[in-house]
Amino acid sequence: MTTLQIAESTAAQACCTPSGTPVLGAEEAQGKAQLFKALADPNRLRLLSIVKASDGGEACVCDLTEPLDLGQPTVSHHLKILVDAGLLYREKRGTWAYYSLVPGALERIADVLSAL
Amino acid sequence: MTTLQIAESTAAQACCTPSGTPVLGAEEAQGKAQLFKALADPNRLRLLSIVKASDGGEACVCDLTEPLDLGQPTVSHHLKILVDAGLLYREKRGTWAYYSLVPGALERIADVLSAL
DNA sequence: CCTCTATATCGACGCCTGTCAATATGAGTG
DNA sequence: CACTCATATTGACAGGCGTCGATATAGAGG
Repeated sequence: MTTLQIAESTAAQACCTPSGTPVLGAEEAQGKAQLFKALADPNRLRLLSIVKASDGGEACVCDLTEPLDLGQPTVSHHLKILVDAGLLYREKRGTWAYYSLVPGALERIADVLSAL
Repeated sequence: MTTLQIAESTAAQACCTPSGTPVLGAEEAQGKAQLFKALADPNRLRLLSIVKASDGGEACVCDLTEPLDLGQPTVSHHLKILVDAGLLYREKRGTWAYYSLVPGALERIADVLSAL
């Protein structure tokens, strides 16, 4: 389960629980914070931007290493974080791994923001 | 200048510079990442939520220490980060410091997201 | 099977950050 | 001025995170 899904499910749960305070609970805050943590790195933001602007909406690791001026293991590490957060989709075709934006993921994070 | 203002001004600058890649530049990414860093902590998200839900849209530090179960210096530290990011407004009246949401700040961050 | 290439994982290192205790600042009050 | 209370700042510590080099995995082609 991705972080984005967790953030949304805990929010839904909170809206139906009669519990204490009407403000953001500790567990929901934890999940949503992890979502923003995925965005809280300049290189990850650039990765999202490049993938979004790429032809066909997808890019492989080899296309991403050079513009960021980072080592390949580091790029793979950032991509994994974005995939785990539910922002990127990973599809392996042959030797290459293609990453694409999960449709609507960014918009859903924007919704999380306004629902604070 | 707040981080939010920096993030927006660098974005505006980027839209008019004829420079290289059409994707997110390094400095813009840096500024926007710092904005998300301010949101990438569960206690800061809860602070925003409590302030937003507070009566009159403002709360003082003494109201925020208990629900978060954190020490007063820690809460002040988080509040400072949110103020520096341009998300909270600080007004000192007498001995108390009242914090309120900067109008439209969250929405503008949502815009930053969709403009990635 | 062997090699080559693309990607992922591991281990280590340094930096950043969240937290607290202690202290400083500063406004109100007697 | 002395005292108190609310808040901010400082210094220190532990844990998390970004980065890299080295290594593992896995698919393609001879």
